[in-house]
Amino acid sequence: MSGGPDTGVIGVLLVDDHAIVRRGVQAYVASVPTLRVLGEAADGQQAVELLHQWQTTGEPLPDVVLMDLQMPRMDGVAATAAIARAHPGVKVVILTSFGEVERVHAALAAGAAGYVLKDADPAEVATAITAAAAGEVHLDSAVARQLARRMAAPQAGLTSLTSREREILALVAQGHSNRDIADRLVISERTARTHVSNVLSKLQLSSRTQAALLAIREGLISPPA
Amino acid sequence: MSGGPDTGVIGVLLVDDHAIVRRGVQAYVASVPTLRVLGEAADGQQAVELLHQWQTTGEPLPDVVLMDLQMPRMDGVAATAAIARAHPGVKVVILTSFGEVERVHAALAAGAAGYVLKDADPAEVATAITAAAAGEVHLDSAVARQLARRMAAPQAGLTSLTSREREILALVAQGHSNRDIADRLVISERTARTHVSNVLSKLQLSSRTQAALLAIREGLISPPA
DNA sequence: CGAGGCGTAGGACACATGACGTAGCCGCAG
DNA sequence: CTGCGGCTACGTCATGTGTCCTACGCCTCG
Repeated sequence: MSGGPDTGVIGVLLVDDHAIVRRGVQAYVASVPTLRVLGEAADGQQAVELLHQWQTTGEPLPDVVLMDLQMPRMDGVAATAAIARAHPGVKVVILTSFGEVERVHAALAAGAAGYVLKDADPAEVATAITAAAAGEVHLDSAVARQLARRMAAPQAGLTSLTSREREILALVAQGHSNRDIADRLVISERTARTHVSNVLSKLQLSSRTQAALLAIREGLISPPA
Repeated sequence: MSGGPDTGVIGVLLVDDHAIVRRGVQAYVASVPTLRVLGEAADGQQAVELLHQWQTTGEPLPDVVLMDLQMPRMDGVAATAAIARAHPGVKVVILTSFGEVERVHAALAAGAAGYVLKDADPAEVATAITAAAAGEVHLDSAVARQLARRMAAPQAGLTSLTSREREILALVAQGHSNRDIADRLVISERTARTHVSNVLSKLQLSSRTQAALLAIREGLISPPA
């Protein structure tokens, strides 16, 4: 188990690449008597190393790690997964400006015990930390709503696409029009449109340009650089 | 002139949609004796209204506005432009996580007197604010370097675009619709369409998706990876 | 002062795109 | 054999996109 719980105070490790944000959270957390900041890290890698170091030197581990998602070197999801594996007793709460379902999903799958948006009321942060320390999972209400909506339409990801759809998406991601795609694949333009429409629907996107960006991000095609 | 300078203390208005970030900056700025936070706003619109209100009630205006770029209703660039026009004595310093050249360009063109990244040392913020109040322009070193590099190696086709058009293109390349772009830049959708159309024409492209790919290829925005 | 570029905006129009429903065909698993 | 998923295709409708043209206000440059 981690070192803090028996003291009655919840130990927290802050992880964010923005010094300003760390300072803000630090200032806020310090104002909550039941919370105590044990340290800071500027990215996931550093956080993992810091925990490892604390463990070997016998220092008390934090009860909760408050983690940003977007960071250099090792991002929040990867760090969460690493921490969950190496230190099962340490809970991870995500604090980010990112409300996208994809991220939420990935973070929770990696073992996150909470998800708070930066534009939420600061008190939310304390609530989420306390809940996590108590073994509960606290989600930002806006995030939870969005997540629920997504549950209804399960499986978003390139894996949910059929091979033909991935082929279509690859062409979309190269800037081709439906007409182009149809000619290239020797199908009718209507069919090409049906495929594109299905792709957008499965990926929960609203335009082919967004689909193109996602295809690049997911490595379906190599970036145009 | 704005109200503060003769007192020897620099008055600051914080503008950021993330309560956590406001708190952090507030805490930091408060720790610097030569700075004083006069108020906060959660978006550009609110900031502009607040300044107007202060002016009419005769309250001292801030010397410097510390402004985020990405905000709902009215973004940082639009707000900077509005403030520069309505209150020439008030300097605007951009504090954002966005290091993209386009944003920097747009912000400076709108009249920003400084540009600091959130992952910089907090002391940078104080430096930039002080510099701005003194009439200087302080750029984050990383940003300045990137800006210089971009200046040296002008982008092939992109140079034929006006700054506004590059701004439009950057948004297109993030998957935004014309409606989105219009809202974000506080212009009519017709105007957004005009810009997009001009961009496509100048770049000899036939769709926004192609424009997005070119923008990524040319480094106008960072690839979605 | 006049010319021209830029940002803004609207009208009119053509075409592309996307949503939704329907349906035939084919191959494979139950 | 039957059912189901995937690929094909069409119709319709709503909306998004892109083009062409005109126009106004603001600047800057000559």
